[in-house]
Amino acid sequence: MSDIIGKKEMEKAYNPAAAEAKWYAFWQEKGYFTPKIDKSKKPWVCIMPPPNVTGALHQGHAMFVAAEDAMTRYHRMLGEPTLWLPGSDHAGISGETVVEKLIWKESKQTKNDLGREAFLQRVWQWMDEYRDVIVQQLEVLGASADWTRKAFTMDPPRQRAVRVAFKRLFDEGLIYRAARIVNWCPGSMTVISDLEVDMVEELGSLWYIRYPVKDQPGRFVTVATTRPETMLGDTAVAVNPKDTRYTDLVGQMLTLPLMNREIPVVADDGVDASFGTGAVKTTPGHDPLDFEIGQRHNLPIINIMNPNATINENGGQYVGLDRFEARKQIVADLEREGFLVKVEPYTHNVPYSERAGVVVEPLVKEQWWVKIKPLAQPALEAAYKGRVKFVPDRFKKIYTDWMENLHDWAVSRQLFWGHRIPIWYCDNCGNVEATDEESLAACGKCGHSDQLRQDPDVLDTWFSSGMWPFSTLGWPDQTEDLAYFYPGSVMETAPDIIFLWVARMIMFGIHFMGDVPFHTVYLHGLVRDEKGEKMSKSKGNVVDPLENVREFGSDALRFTLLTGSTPGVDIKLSRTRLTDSRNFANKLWNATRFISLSGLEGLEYQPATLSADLPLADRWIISRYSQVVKDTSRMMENYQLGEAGRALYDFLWGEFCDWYIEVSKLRLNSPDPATKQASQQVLVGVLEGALRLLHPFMPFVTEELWQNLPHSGESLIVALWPEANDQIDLAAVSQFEALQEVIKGIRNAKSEAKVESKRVAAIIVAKPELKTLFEQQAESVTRLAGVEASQLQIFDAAGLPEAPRQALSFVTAGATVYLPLAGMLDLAVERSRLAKEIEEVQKEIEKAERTLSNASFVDRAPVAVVAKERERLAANQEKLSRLEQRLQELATV
RNA sequence: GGGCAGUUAGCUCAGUUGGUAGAGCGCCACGCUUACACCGUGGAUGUCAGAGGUUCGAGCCCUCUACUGCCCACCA
Repeated sequence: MSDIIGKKEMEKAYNPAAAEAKWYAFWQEKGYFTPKIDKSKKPWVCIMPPPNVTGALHQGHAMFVAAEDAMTRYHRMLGEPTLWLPGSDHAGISGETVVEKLIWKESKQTKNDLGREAFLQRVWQWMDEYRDVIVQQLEVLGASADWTRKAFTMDPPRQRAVRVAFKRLFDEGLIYRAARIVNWCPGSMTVISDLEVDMVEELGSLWYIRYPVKDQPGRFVTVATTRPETMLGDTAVAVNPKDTRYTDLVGQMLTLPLMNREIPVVADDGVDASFGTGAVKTTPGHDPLDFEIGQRHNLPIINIMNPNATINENGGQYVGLDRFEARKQIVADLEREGFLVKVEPYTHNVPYSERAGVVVEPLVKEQWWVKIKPLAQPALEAAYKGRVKFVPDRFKKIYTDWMENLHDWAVSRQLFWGHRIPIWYCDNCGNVEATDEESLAACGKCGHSDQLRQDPDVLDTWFSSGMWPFSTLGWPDQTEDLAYFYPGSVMETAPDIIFLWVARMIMFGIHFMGDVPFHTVYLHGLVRDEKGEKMSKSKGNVVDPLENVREFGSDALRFTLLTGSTPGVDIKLSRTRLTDSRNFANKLWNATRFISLSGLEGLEYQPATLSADLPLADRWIISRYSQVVKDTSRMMENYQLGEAGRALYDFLWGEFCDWYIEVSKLRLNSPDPATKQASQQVLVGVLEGALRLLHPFMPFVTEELWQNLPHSGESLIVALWPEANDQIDLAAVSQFEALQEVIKGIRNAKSEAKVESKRVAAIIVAKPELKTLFEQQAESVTRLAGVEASQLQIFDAAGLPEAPRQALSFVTAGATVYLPLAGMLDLAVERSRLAKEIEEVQKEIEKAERTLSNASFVDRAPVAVVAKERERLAANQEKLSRLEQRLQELATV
């Protein structure tokens, strides 16, 4: 690959598309994404959050690729065996729904028409077709994941792992069956977890209904409700025991309107006397609070709804009606019969199913539950003791707060698609047992095999996801992968699945593996549109990452996402920022192009090395480079990816291109081949190193450019991350800064005074210790500041024959500079400009004097800070005297 | 009802051990200096949301307030 050096001329602008495809294929072919297991080294491991098979690639995926791939590439370059393990998720409910819709479209059949077996066959067919689509799209983004280890949450090894885990929990008594109130989604016809319920604030109504007191004609208890249809299942009315309004009614019976059932008045602390009428109609079968009250008072539970949310046979005359239809009907009937007292508009939270978008119905169902306390306790401790850290740190509290108040986990789902619950019932002897085999051969109790049936439900999709950090490595088998790569290092994901996923991985990891699955949880922010709104299909503001890649390049998208925010903070993705990043890639391209155009044939690669005999600019850029190595290394270790990216941007563009390349043009043009080559050596050395630093952020363009430069090794992806070696020459840095100050000053003066001629004359009166410096750097000054070489004079203060009067002038820390401009100068303007500058410097001096005259500052501030303040004062005083002197020179004209 | 973030130049955002405020875009003015107009040079713009406090010193720490956003929560 490196034979292109010097042979093929680089295009004028960078073309990402061609380079990206080329290098990704190259990396793949070389197998760089697959780590070599080396037991003498500690591996670095990141298990990729598996995208849903049913999803389309969105910016969240681009975000996680940007972050995870950057970390992966960084660690790979540190020489660690680095595993980034990809896969996909079968996506429980949404997987089932997608195929249901498809079948309906194809043949107007429901999944029940087809039956479980046929339906699952169809799902598998679909999954096989689409399973890897999303994952393959991650390649376009440059994901250097180990595709040889790719897993699927429903593939046979994972199915077996789930059965083993379930059986273990069951045998340990951590899984049990119970009838409780659960969230029923009438759209998907399954139970869903609290986390899958969205509370949506809606304007509804509060209906006040009166229930006649039995045997006391004309007396009523009025209740208030937002869901009048649930009254069909009322089995009591509850009041607060301290509520004197109802004291005499507690224990009495009421007649339930429309149903003509008798129900008791019970006293319960859970009732808030100040709300509504203080009396609550109690429907244990359809409301969580009522369920609790029912438990306490032994109230019967009446289920009035079918799974599709129509009223069932317990709903009397309303049987068959949809719940909202029934609501209307019931309200009308209550009104007609005189039971409706009043209706108030009422804003309240209505639970919606996140998946199906319909109103969730709380109802009592028998489900399988995971006893959570024994799992949560160690998982909490892991966070408290820092065995799992969160980036940013504040998410630790969000995690622990939730874990402390965790309820048992309902894991069964009434779906076909998913891990079938490995529980078998023996109808011969009534035995219930779990198995880790695909099916149970014979009842473990009575030995019969002819009356066994498996539980019809499947597991919550997060059950298998929770096992992902070790199921992907071969668990329950003691594989080499599992032994070597578990526990992993970093879990990188979005904050919205801390509870659904991260918490479960930590619990399962500790329980099944005896150790946390990762030591760090890195949370990225949500990607929003330019206005800061959440991207969603319905809003039509979704920006396809692949579209961005086509337009700006994968590197640009990734760099934008990483440098655009800090961890845990949402990022607005704007076209201007994408453009900036693309321009940055192009800038690097052209810097490299410039260097190659100078002719690199025969130049041997050698890393940038500081040495005292190098020219000032070289010592400066190498020092700056070393500082950047140090800074970015520290930032990468601290997960400050954005900061590191920005530091590299500033260095490469603002220092390397803007200054170093410009200065180096002098030596590149030298007739002396040795001079030219020495210059190339440093140009290449620094750029090559900086490309290594940038590689995790912009993998493609850096590889492309690196290959175009002399280098050592086969590919940048496996090159070593530069070592922080402290090659920093502080004197060179400050000298170069003095030079920059003079050059900027001349440019500024010319621009301000609107000097027409490109080349001007200049007289630099340097501080004695800097005179030689400026003499040596005369060419840099003439070239970068636009000074006529023959008209540049350099003196020290003593050597200056006479200060030119007809001249612009300015003062830097190291020199006073005159730009003689006979006849072109308005001395009055120049004087007032100087006066203004003097005023500013005086202000600085006053401020410093004030600070330094403060005894407690001198006493208490660190020595270095005080010294710095003193230096500043002295420098400004010295500057002031030179400014005043100049003003005086002009005054005598 | 609790909790957590954000509020810094016209716009988008940086600013981790508290030490005289930064970048890009945009804007204005120059500019084909043989890498780059996806460019170069120069310039303007900020009581760092408001009010207190701690400190020699606060964008950064503490308290309160305002606005914006997010998360959690069984008031029918």
